[in-house]
Amino acid sequence: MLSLQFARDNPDAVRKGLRDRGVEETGLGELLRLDGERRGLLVDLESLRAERNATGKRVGSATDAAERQRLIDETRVLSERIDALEPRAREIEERVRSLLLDLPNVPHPDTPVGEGEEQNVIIRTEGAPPPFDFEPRPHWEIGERLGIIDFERGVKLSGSRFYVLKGAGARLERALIAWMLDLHTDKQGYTEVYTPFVVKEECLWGAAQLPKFRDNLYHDVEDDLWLVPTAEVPITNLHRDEILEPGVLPLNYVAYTPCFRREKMSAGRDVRGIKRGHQFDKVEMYKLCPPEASDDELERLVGDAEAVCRGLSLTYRVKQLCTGDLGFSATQACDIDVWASGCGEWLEVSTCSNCGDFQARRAGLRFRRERGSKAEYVHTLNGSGLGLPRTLAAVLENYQQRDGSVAVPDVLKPYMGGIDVIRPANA
RNA sequence: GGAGGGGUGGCCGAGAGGCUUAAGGCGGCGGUCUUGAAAACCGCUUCGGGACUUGUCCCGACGGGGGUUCGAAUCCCUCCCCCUCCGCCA
Repeated sequence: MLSLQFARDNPDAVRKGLRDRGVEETGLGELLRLDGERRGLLVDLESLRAERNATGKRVGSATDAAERQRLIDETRVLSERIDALEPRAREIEERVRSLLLDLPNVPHPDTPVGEGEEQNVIIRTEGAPPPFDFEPRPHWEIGERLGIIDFERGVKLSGSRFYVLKGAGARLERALIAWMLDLHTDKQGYTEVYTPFVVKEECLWGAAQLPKFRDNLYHDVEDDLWLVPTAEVPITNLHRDEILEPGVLPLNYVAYTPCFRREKMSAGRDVRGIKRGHQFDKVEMYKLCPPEASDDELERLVGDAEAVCRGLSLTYRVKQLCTGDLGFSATQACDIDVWASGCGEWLEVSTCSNCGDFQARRAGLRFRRERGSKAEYVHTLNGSGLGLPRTLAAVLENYQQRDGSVAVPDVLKPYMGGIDVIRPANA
């Protein structure tokens, strides 16, 4: 959420940010107009309240009955005038809030201006695609031939976009998760958290999933709980409405969670394989830091995600997202794509975003620099490290061998219970 | 699931329609005293919003929301959360 104050003082900057994102800016004009009306109304309303409070106080100490009655009548009149103004004030307040919640973050000055994916800037490409002396297969073929991915039974259980991992496939998924968590906690200094996978509605507003992404969320009506679409949601809300004491920042968290997404917007896209499911695993990194540190923290976050790709010897590239492709909450972001030899595609396995104070303002995440100093909003950053299915797909495709088996990456071997090569027999 | 008890500032805790500007204490910060420290004493302690004369005034906030009333921390309704006992259960 943008600061109302900021929008009021810098309407042109906000307008430019919206335009660069390719977003309709109609709400901004209404917002600023209503804000003006709101403040005018508050002046009247608050002076009436002050008068009522003063008069009402005298009622209590009045000894003379007639005087007391006169004061009560006077207070009643003031209350009636207040009651007449309040509905409009409340209406404006709600509308202003709702308009504010609909506005995306303003892009960082370093974010390149562009309309969409095509204008993203490839910053670097690391590694080279592994050489194959045979035609590499896509992961869905590898998975089925090895008996480690069962698409049909996934559909039998839960419908399209669900699959079952089996034997060494399930084990490989678990190995990847465990290895990634160990890397982030032991080598990169993140604190692991294990959170609920269903959350209350207010958490989704705090993390800016609502109102915009309502259609993409699974919602349990009976208990009014929502399945998390990413660990970003519970972690953003860990410190909701807290003022962090001096010295606790920066906070670095990492969490494994499954992620649940309805993917209504992507109907018909990426239906082949495990690239886009309604349920997938993800290891997510998350940072809370002082405002002046977030630019540097974004670089570190990207570096920490790259370390996962390097550990697995995957070929990858880092792209800086342009304004048109930037996430709703982000002010600056980078994608990491890994090369998948079988399907011949770059697979997006991570988006690392600096959200500035956008989520912090929604979720009430503040800190104090020193004891007694004013509370300020933190900056928040999040990045996958990494999304599991696409990483798993890339591993299967890049580590496949002529005989149809798949070699286990060195870093995962300690987690595989002695399986160094996945063959049909392992399934 | 059944029965009961609760939710007040950073923390503890009083207040039970107007005399509250939320008592008192703890913790914290500043000061006096001291060679220094402790103790004692004095003062200050939250968040959001608004106004202008920019350092002062005002408004809102006692778990959230709604209501009763001239007036609500206080009474009513509702939701959330915590605790105790019982039942059931991974």
